[in-house]
Amino acid sequence: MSKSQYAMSSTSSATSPARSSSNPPAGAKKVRTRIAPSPTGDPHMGTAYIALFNMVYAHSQGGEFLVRIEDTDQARSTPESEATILDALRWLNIEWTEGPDVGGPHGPYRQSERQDIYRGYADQLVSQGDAFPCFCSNERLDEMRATQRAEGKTTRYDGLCQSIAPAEAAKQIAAGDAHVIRLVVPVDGTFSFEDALRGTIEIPWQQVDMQILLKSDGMPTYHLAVVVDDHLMEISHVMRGEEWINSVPKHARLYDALGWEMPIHAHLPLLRNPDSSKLSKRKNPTSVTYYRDMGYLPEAVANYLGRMGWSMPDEREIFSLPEMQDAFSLERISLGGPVFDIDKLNWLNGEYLRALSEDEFAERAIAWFTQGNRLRALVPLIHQRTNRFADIAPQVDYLVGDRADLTADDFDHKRVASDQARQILDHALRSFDESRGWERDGIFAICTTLAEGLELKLKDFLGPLFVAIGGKAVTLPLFDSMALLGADVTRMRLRSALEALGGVSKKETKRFEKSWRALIARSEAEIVTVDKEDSGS
RNA sequence: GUCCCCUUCGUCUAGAGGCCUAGGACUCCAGGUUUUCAUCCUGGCAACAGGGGUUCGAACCCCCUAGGGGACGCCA
Repeated sequence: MSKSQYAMSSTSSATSPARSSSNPPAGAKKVRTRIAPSPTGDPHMGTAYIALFNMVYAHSQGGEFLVRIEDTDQARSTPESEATILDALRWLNIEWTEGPDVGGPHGPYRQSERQDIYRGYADQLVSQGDAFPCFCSNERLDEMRATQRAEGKTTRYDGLCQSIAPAEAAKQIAAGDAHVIRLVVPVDGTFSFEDALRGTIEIPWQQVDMQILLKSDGMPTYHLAVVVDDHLMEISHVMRGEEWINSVPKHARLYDALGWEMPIHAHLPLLRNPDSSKLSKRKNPTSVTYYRDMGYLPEAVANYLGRMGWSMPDEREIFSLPEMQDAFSLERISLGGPVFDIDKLNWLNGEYLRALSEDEFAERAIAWFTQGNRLRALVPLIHQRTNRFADIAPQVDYLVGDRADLTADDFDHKRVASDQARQILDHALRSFDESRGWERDGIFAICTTLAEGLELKLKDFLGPLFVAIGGKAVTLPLFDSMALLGADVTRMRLRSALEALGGVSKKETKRFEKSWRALIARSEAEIVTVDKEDSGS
C-alpha cells in the first residue's frame, strides 16, 4: 500500500470546505454534532466547553446536537457520574434532542448497551484482514514498550500476533485464551487529513499504534466505538479536544476499512491551568458543580466558556447563548489554548448579578442558598451546638460561603510546626487527588492513614486541616465539613492554605512526594499483612 | 525520546499585506463620585517569541530556531 493511496483515500473523505461559514451548500447533509462524555467522575469544565461549541455550531447551522455516553470503561464508569454530568450540562442550558435520557432514533445512546454492534464490526474487520486477535500478555507489552522507549522510539505494538494463522488463532480463542482485537495499520507512508480549523495535518503511519479495538472483556475501546457510533448516529462534524489529533489516523483507517465516509473533524484547543498545562483538578477546580456551588450563574459560566477561544464579531464580552449561536462561525475560533481565568469569570458573573432586578437577585440568591437541600444537611452538625438561631450563621459561615483569607500566623499556636503543617496539607492533597469517592468515611480513613504514617496523633494531624478548611482553629466536625463542601472546594482550600504558609518549593515538592509515596506503600503493605492474618485464622 | 498542535499586553482576545503610533476586556495602579466598602466614571502600566526571507510595504505569507502544549494504555 503506497503512501499516496492512503493519503488520498483519507483526505478525500474529509474535503468539505474548511472554515466554511454559515450556510451549508444546498443538499448538504444535515449538520449533526455530539458530546460524548465518559461517566468516570465529576462533570468536567472541559466537557462542558466542548459540548457548548458542538451545540452552538450545530444550531448555528440549523443542525442537531446529541449526547452519547462513552461508558466502555467498565471499571470506572458509574451511573451517578452520568447523572451528574447530564445535570451539569442542563444547568448550563446545553440542550440535546437525542441522548440516553431522552431517547431518539439512533439509540441506545450508552455504549455499554451497544456491545453487540461493535462485536459485529470487529468480526467483520478481522475477516477482512483489517484487524487480528492478539494474545500478548501485559507483561510482554510492558517489556516491549520499555525497550522501545529506551531506544528512543514511539511505543508501538510489534505485530507479533499478526503472524498467527487464522485457524490457529481460532483454536486458541475456542480454548478460551484471553485475547483482544487489534487494528492493522500501514507500516510506512504518511497519513494526511483536513482539520476544519487547522488545515492539512500529516502524521507518519510509523507513529500509529496497532490500536486495540476490542478489549478482553468484550467491550470496545474508544477508537472502535467512536467510529461506529459517529457513523451510525450520522454525525457530520466531530468537534473535540486537540488531544485527539494523533488518533485521527486510526479512526480514518477504520472508516476506510468499513467503507464509510469520515465526518469533518475540528480539533478545538484545550482549556489550560494558569501554568498553561491542560486544565486539571490537581491545580484548579474543574468540576462544573463547583461553579454552581460557589454561586456562579449558569448563563455567566456559559458566556465565559464561549469566550474561550472564540470572540463575537463586534468583540462584545457579554452575550447569551442564542446571541452566540446567531453570530457563530468556525473561523472566529483561535487555536492558542486559553487559560481558564477565574478573575475574569468573577467579573463577568458580577456583571450578570448586577444586571438582575432586585427581585430576581433575591430569588436566585435564595435558590442558591437552599439548593440541593444543603441547609437541611447542615442541621445534624449544628443542632446540638445551637442555643439561639442567631448562633447558626457564625458556625456555618465557612460552609455556606468562602472561608476567611489566611496568613501564616493562622497556623501558629498549633502543636505542629509550619514545615510539618505544610507536609500534612501536601499529603492530604495528594491522597484526596487520588481518591475516587468523596464521602465522610472515606475522608476519615484517608486522614487516619496519613496521621499514622506521619506518626502523629490524629488530633495534631487535623489541626492544620481545620484552619485550611474552616479558616479558624475551631469549626464544625472536619470530615463532615469536607464532605459537605465537596472535593473541589476542599482541594482549593488546601492549596490556598499551602500558599498562605509560603508555598511549596520545587525541592520540597520532591521530598513530599517521596515521603507520601513511601507512606502510602507502607500502609498498603500493612493492609495486605492484616488480610493474610485474618484469612489464616 | 518520537510524533503532532500552538505562539499578539500577566490573562481572554481584535487584527485575514498598507486603516497599527497594534484596539477592546479582565487584573493591577492613580484620580473622581459615594458616610465606609462595592458599584460607577476618568486616566495609566503593559504585547506582535527570535532570526532569516518574499514584498514598494509584514503582527498578518514562507523557512529556521526557541518556547509552550498534547499524544505515545485492554482510559476516554
